[in-house]
Amino acid sequence: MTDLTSRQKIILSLIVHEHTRTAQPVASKTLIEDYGLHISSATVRNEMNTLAELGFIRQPHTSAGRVPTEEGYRFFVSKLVQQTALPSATRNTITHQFYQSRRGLDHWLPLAASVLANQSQAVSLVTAPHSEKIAFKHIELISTRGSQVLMVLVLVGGEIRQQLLALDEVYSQESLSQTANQFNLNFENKSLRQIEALEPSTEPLVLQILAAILDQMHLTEELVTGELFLDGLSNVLSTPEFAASNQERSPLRLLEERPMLNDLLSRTVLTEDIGGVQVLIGGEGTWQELRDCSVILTRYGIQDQLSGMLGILGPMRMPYGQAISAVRFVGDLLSDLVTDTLIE
Amino acid sequence: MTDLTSRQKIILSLIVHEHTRTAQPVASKTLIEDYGLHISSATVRNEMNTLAELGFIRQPHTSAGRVPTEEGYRFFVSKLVQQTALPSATRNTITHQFYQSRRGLDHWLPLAASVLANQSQAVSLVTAPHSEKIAFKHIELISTRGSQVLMVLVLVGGEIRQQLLALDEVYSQESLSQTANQFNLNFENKSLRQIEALEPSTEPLVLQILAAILDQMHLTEELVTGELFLDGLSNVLSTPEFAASNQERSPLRLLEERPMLNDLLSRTVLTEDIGGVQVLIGGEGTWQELRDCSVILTRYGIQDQLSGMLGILGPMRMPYGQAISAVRFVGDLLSDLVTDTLIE
DNA sequence: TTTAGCACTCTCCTTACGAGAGTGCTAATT
DNA sequence: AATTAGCACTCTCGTAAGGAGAGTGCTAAA
Repeated sequence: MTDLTSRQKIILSLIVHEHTRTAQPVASKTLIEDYGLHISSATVRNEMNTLAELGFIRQPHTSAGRVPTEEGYRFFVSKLVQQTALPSATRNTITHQFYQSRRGLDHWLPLAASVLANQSQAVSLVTAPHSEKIAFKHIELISTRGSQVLMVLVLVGGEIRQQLLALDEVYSQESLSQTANQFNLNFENKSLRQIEALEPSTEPLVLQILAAILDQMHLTEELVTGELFLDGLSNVLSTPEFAASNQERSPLRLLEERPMLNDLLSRTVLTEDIGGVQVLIGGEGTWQELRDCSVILTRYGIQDQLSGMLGILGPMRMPYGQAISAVRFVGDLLSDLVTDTLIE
Repeated sequence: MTDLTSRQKIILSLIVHEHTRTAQPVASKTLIEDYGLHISSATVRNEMNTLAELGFIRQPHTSAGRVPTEEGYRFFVSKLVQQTALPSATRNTITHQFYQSRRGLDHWLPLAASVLANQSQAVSLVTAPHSEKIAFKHIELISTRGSQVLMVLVLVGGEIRQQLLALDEVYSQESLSQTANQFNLNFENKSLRQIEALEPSTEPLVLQILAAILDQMHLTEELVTGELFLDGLSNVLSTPEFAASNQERSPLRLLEERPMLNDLLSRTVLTEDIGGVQVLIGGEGTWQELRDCSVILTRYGIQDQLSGMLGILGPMRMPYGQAISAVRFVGDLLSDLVTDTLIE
């Protein structure tokens, strides 16, 4: 069905390339002149007709040049795109930025977003890594004012949750520390289910802390992703794909409304293994907001343990080769960093 | 110099109001018809001439209606704007949203951004509270893998910093806890300067931890603001003030590039006391990116101890009354919450 | 199968023109 | 002195018409 001759593939690739560059319909003459094809424009037009019948390109109007269709981009991405690896100088610069200051995720995640945005000239998104299984690692109780206590909960994988508790009475820092230590001894590496199954203590302080721990662990479990980092918004402001559509249907709403974003991520990249890059073109009939956009996503982290997600969102007319390479590169980089600094 | 008659003030207010509503030049006839002025259009035009001479309004072209100038908005905001308090039902709903789940800042700050964006139909920004003086509150050392240790540092005010340390050798969790306790006993409430002045220990573990603590405290001290939360970006995508300008000059760049934002905040709201609302109209000659925009900012928190900042960024043509009220209201709300949950 | 040649179509730019909105000015009125 | 009715004037905006140019589709020849 989709058996294109190699010449047809070349022509489709060139149309995609040229249209990405100029945002204009591509004429047959442009192809042979600018890309040095040794065939005539009439031949190109004949091939274009075939491609149009297959649904890969279309004419905005009679006697206009050709524009790739959604299907055309899909075919291009799945069969024709050449991953134009980032120049090694660029790769070195980026790697260096990540490794020069081993400050940790709070530094790396915004940096990853910034790098992706710059490389792709689109909007980038990066989520903090999130554990597959929620398990207790460490707790700390810090007396603050009166009966108010700051609880800092560290989970296996390194997620940190904090909560301010208003306890029923004033406890000394000493007894708080003692209680925390009990929890640390008994709960280390225990999963949420295991903790829930334990015989509850009768001591009021322990009970209150336990409730808070379970509460936080439940909250964390329900999270689809960790914290979200965006960058490159100003890259797409002027593109018609983002601005023109009415506010209700803006692709950016997908990034601002967490339920929408969670839905998108759950149904795409979260079903994939780590390392695979997924390309979503034109909303795939499911997301109206993405009608004129494409999303490139990947998962990073450690399979079955800890993973976050990153990618870019841009107009459908996008340099896919570069963009896919950039996403893959930054994803691998973050996977390495997460592996090095895993808290287990 | 700027002594307007009360009728001139009314006319200016009406022009601002009508232009905010329609985004069109305002005709003299529109004013008397839609707002029921009991004077003739010719009189209104005479007054308009006076206002134009004072530089408060201008004509896009001869024989067109009038549009407020930057100066006009400035006068309007400083002398004429009426704070249209949020309807009490809205206030209750919002307050309820904040108080119903006392989850803490990680919940309140995005909520504040969301509320501001909805109320103003502009972009909102909220920064996490940041201490005026950096002081040690509590430290925790958690053994993870091999010689890797997770340090969790809590500062007075409640800021939490984490860092993964690669120590020179493997220490047991016991000795780590012991060391942490030493720090907690000796350093509580000590400022960065006080800690730096202390006689250094000779024990290698203590030295390494101390270096990390000082490092994190220095990093925190250099921070102008805490973490940044944005919302409402899709509100402004379609407005010409944001989209039309070229990418380099987009007002959104000010929000994406931290140095720019820090500069803006340092030179405006950070010089003010908590509670005051500052309105920046048209970049005030300093920020080219804001040529067609206005920014409304306030500081929240506890004077001289802990403060963050919040506000909105929208087109210059903006319902100032509502926007200022919303910013003030949410600011006060966050101030109360921060006061209630202060870690001291 | 490829290609030269050419008529045809559609966009886009320019010009022209009229309707309509809104003003500025003058002279009359309060 | 302040206000207003009246009216000519100016500028925008929408529509229509015409022409240039880009690009195609098709046919017939190579």
